[in-house]
Amino acid sequence: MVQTRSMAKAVQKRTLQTRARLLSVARDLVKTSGYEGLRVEEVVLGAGVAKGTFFAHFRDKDALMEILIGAELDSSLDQAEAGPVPVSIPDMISVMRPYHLCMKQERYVFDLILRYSGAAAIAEIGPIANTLGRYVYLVEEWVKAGSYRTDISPELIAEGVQGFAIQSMSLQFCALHASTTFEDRLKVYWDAWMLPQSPSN
Amino acid sequence: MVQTRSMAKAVQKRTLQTRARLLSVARDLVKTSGYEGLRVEEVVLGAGVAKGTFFAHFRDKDALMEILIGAELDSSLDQAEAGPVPVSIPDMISVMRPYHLCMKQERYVFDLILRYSGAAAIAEIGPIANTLGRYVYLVEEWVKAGSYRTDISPELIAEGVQGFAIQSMSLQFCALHASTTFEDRLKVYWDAWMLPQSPSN
Amino acid sequence: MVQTRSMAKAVQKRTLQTRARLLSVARDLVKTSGYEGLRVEEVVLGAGVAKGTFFAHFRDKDALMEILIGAELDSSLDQAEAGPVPVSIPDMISVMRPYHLCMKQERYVFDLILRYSGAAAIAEIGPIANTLGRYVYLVEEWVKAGSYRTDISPELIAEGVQGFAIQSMSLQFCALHASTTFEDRLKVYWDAWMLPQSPSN
Amino acid sequence: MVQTRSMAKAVQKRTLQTRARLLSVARDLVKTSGYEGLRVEEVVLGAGVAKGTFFAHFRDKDALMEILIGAELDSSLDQAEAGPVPVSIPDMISVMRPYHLCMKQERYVFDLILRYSGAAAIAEIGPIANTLGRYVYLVEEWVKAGSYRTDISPELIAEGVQGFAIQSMSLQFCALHASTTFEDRLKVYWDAWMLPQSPSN
DNA sequence: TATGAATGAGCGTTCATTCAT
DNA sequence: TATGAATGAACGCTCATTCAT
Repeated sequence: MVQTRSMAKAVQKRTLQTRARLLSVARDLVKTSGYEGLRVEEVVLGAGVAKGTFFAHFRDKDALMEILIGAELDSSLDQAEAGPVPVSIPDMISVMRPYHLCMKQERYVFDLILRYSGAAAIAEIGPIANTLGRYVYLVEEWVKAGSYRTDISPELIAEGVQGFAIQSMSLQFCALHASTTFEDRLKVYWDAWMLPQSPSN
Repeated sequence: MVQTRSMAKAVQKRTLQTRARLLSVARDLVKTSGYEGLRVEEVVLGAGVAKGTFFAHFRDKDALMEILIGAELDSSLDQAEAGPVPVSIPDMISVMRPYHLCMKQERYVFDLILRYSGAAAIAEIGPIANTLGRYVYLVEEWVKAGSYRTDISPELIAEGVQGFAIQSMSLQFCALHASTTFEDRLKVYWDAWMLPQSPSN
Repeated sequence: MVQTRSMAKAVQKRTLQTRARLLSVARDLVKTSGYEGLRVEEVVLGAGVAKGTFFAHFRDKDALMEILIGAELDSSLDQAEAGPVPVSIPDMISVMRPYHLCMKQERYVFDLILRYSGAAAIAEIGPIANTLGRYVYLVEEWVKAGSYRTDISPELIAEGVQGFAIQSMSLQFCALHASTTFEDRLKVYWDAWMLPQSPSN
Repeated sequence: MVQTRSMAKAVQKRTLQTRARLLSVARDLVKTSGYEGLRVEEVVLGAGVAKGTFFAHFRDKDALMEILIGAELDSSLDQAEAGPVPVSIPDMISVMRPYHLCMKQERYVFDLILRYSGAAAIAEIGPIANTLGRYVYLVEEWVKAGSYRTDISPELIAEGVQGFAIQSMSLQFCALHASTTFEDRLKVYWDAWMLPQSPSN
């Protein structure tokens, strides 16, 4: 059968709608039962499509997860980027709060982000790896604009900043260190890492 | 009937023997097929005990994993502790090499360590959380004995040292950053974190 | 995509084939090792399907049992129904012999039938409850066609007939009453229950 | 070591105490979680003895069950026996109510009673088989004392009476017949079974 | 694209019962 | 008698992923 242009368009439209419906249902389900509780079964049921259709749209379940979480993280960074450049470390902590909150909302999410912080192959840098890259880049810019230690490159500083953020979250999931809050710990680390060393110490 | 000390011991002995046999078989199997390839079925077969016995000794498979990996990490630390105190960062990297190698030998192991680095409840601080604590403590001692930055506490330095080690491993599992080796990256981070800032920079 | 009738059928056909294969393998295994000896593992092995597939077709092992035993009982009733209406109690005993034999072939089967003779909820009246219903209905028809006591309804007679059959089987599984055979006992009960009382007694 | 008479007595006393404690704990647990929910583990925990001790006192778990349920049934019969001879079928139903209630309190109990209604060997007539025998004997006496059908022996009547009681309970556990209550059904059956047939019917 | 039955491979459970001490 | 670790043997489950249609 000849496939006319309009038919192709119609098909494409339906495809996009299916994909959108899957994503929307998934987002709703996450609100109810969290990321860890998300089941492909429930997503396809809610979207009214067959299981196979899900995998025609997303390579695997994690691909969907990456999209959902990546989007959440990205919008946090959008906010951070939209505001004024933070001029102090507490300021930076405050601006990055939405991002950090998203990352540590669930142990499952945190683990998944760590796992996807790199991609299996360079060609496949996914939404999460991308957002972590954006994080470093953003901090790097802030560092350049502020007065922080100058003995190492702003990029290295930014990488360490991210590393300490992750470390602080790790410790939060650990009962041993539950006494100190995430942001208190973060401040200690970031201070020690970013500021020029006081000569007297 | 009066239960004498020797009776109690006799019973406990059999229990300990069974447990030791399970652990020994598991260790052998790990040598062959790696941690990820370990099968409970094979462990009980090798130990000549029933499956129920396995679960009477270990809450679940992960509990065994924690013990095996924890022991391996612990013996790496024993080695590190037995030798002379490292006097430089490259030295420290070299002394910690067995520990780091153990941690990054398998993605599965690394993920499991991260997952168990904290426990759900204080009462359950397992062998892995414990070994990470020892790591920090050891580094802290080294820091005290050497000439590193003095503006922050040796404990804080040690925590950061561990954080950068983990971050460097994470990046190694990531194709994006495969160009730099783990220890090269580690040196950059540790230098920037531990050394006093050079005044000229 | 429009789902045509033939597509739906095609899918259903495969499902039915798998189900039929599972049932057929199970029936063969029962012939060899009895109902009690049936193993789910062997069924799926014989049918060449995965274990998950078994549980996609049958809620649990008992659900399969119900179907197998229900079918066997049903075919006994088919036989009974196909022949001429029994004109006496010994005749009735003889016609019901295959059904009774099936029911008491294994203690396991008898217990399972009793357990499933009622269902937890009306919606779940299974094959076994159903066959017991058919039994009563069949006997009721026979009673209507014969000359039995008329002071109570044929349906009530039929219910009692079934009750005495089950009671007689129960007693057969009991060493205390092993001296009397099942059918002898059954005759005594059924005579006393179904026949008009002799005036002289 | 010579075992004196007084020592033997002391030992025996302790043994009986252990047994009594096991029974008492079991009875308490049954009150809480029912017969089906009773676990040997919990019994020995409550009694403060080891698992093996349980099996030194009771052949198996069912032996304990038989004792517990048998005692309950026996005391119901004691009550029935203590009162005046019932003079009508409704009267009989009322007198037997405690016994029937005990028997149908749990599906598990009912099934167990059926299973133990006979014993595996004549030598081992257990408490439950015994109580069912008492039931028949008691009814037989009542039948002899009243005016019921005379065409069959009082013993046969009594056996049927018990059979119909069991059948009525069976039907109660069956959703199909939930509309009629146990005692209503019982009256219909017993009337039809025990009374002389009215000539006009 | 869409369908949905089938896959898969191992984990954890169950808990009455046994037996060496 | 008393102990309690060990047994046993199968069940049911999990649930993302595949593939023939």
